[in-house]
Amino acid sequence: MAFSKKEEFTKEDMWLADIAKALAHPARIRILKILTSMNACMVGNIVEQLPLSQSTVSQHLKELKRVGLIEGEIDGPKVCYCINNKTLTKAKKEMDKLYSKLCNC
Amino acid sequence: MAFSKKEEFTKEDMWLADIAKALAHPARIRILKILTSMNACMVGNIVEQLPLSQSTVSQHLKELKRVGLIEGEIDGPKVCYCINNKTLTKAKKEMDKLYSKLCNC
DNA sequence: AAATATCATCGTATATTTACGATGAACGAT
DNA sequence: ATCGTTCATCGTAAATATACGATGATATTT
Repeated sequence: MAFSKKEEFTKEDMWLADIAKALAHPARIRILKILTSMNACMVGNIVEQLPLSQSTVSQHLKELKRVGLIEGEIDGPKVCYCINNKTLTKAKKEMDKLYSKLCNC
Repeated sequence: MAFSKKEEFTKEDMWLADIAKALAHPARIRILKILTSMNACMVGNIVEQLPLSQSTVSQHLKELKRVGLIEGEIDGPKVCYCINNKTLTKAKKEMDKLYSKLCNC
């Protein structure tokens, strides 16, 4: 039943909530930072830097990919992930818009 | 078992993830917007504007209060909620910092 | 072709989230 | 004191999220 009423909100609010959901785990924030600092990164490289198993990291990558914050490119047997700047820029813009709406500062 | 590895991340990442979690539902984004537009608001007033039951809205308010994004003040039998600008400002600042770290723009 | 390396997906267990109706607590009004 | 109003909390059900090991798929290497 969870989230069954989602359709009754605006697309804008749902999109923002969805981006927020993707950011709602420290591992995923960490992954984004890692991808930025390394520019692009193999999965194994990311796994090394997190206290999580390979399969769990893979799930987190999937969630980030779902909302378009990252992209994966197959490179032989490896997969190279990188930040999707287009989505990230949009997220930044929409979050800014939200905060400027909410904030008296 | 969910989230059991959380301690192994930085406080900064955990705080950001927690704020993101509070924003990870369209109803809660809507609530923040309502509270801003009305400056402050009784619960019943918020419930009227959402396609959710009173008890569900109460839970969403609780989640927003948990991370300090809103505050409730008892006013007779009613409760008056308002935005906590201090937390909101901090959230905006930290989110900005994150995005400027991540974004090539 | 067989073995290895890399990563996604499956299966599973547990915790959390979302939602609602029902109940309870606190207050004001009668 | 009793009643209605307001809101939080409890109990419950279903969906999602988190985590892991095991397995599967794909590509490279031998």
